[in-house]
Amino acid sequence: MNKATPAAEKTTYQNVKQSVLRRIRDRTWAPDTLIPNEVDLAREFGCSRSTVNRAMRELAEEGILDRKRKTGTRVNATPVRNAKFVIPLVRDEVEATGAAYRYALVSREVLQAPPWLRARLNLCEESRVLHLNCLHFANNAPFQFEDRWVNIMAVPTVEQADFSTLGPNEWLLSQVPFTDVELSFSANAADARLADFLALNPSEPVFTAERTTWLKDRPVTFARLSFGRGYRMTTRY
Amino acid sequence: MNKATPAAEKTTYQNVKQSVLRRIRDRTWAPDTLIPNEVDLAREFGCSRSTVNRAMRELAEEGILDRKRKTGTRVNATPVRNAKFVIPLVRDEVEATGAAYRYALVSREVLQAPPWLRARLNLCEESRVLHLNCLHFANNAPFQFEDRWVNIMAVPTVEQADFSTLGPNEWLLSQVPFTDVELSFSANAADARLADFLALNPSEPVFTAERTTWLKDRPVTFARLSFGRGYRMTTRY
DNA sequence: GATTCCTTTATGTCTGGACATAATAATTAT
DNA sequence: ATAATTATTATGTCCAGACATAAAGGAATC
Repeated sequence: MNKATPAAEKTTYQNVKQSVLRRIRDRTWAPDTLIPNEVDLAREFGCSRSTVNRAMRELAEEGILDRKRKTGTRVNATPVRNAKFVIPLVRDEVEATGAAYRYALVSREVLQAPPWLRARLNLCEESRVLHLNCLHFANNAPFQFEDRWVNIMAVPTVEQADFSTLGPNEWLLSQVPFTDVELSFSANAADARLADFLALNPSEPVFTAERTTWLKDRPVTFARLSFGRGYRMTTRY
Repeated sequence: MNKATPAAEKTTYQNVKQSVLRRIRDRTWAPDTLIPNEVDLAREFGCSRSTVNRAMRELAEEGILDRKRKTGTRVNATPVRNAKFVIPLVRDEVEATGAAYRYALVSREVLQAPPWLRARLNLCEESRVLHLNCLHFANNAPFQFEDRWVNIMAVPTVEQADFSTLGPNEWLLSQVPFTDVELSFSANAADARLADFLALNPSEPVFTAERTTWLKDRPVTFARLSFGRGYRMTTRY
């Protein structure tokens, strides 16, 4: 059944967002301009203040607007657009390309935390850690080399875990809660060992991601992930 | 004046978020578990459904929860935590380290879009583009080399712009609206020219960011940003 | 057995009103 | 003049209730 009178459609917060974005784009509201307050906008758009508020709040979260109490809302001159990177599991990343995923454990050892790791994770001298080296394949070609360190004190059960078939990343994600993550990307030259594992020429550039994870001030794990040739980390927003 | 009876504090949506997170961490609600519905939670926490809704909505946005109508809300087993990268202006990035920022224009030319760019931006054959090469310094050491292409059809005023003192990034941000961005990171070997500009050894690894910008299906600009030795892109969440 | 239709349920959103809070402006006391 | 106090204002949050909507399950029909 079709509506005879389509009229009286309600204004949604998404409508408001669109309208506001349009006005910013067409410079009705230029950068650094103070825009009308929520009450006025609500009247103009024919909706409640809560609806306007949600629209504006989200635009502020996205970095488009800058809001302050009493002062009002202004168009951000330098939209420090925050790029959202979805960091998937290696398995998902590989399978998303249609390739077959395979995992292999290269080495596994329990040892005293080396000094550089102690410094990085703020561990005490006698801390014991589990050190794993793993390889992740896409269609049998090396895709990612994982150099993983787990703080045994924070995750006692890790000593009993079997990492021969399930990667440490997947195991940790399902077993260990965490509150804080530091992630950093860089470009590095492959050393001999890494070149070997990833089938690269020595000193070829490697895209590296390093991730450190805490559970409330308590370091859980550090991982250095080195990606094979031609890897790109991409996002759209 | 101090309150004699502190009692009857209201439950805020932030309180709810904290409580829910705690329960997920201590495995009261294990991964993949279905958690109570909003009405029940509102009753339990002593607040309205809207308050619970906001808390849950935000946790879902953060990738912690997975919500579906009728089905309910469940704890995400593989928290595909989305890392938010704040991509700052080069100037801000340099000045944040306490270093002095300096900008230099290396070259500027108007030309027909080369084939690789036409393919990338989906431009027609006779499209004209402005091609800029710029260098950004931190304390007089090269920090970033910018290889910038601007679609003149989308930004006619760019031909008159003077890029000798202000970088194209800052100019574009303040002058040209955009709706979509594609950003990608990779590791590459420096070619001779790039090594020259960034004071690197030939074929040394370079961290590269490529950004393409559109205004509603209309390509605006493409930039390849190459960073100097030791650059790291870091985020915490 | 398969398809269509209806019911149920949990989330998604809007309303209009209320009070809280940060930040500025105006006023008063020092 | 300067400092302390008091409005004023726009955003931030909460509430109770209402209707919309997606999705699942069951019932009636083909």
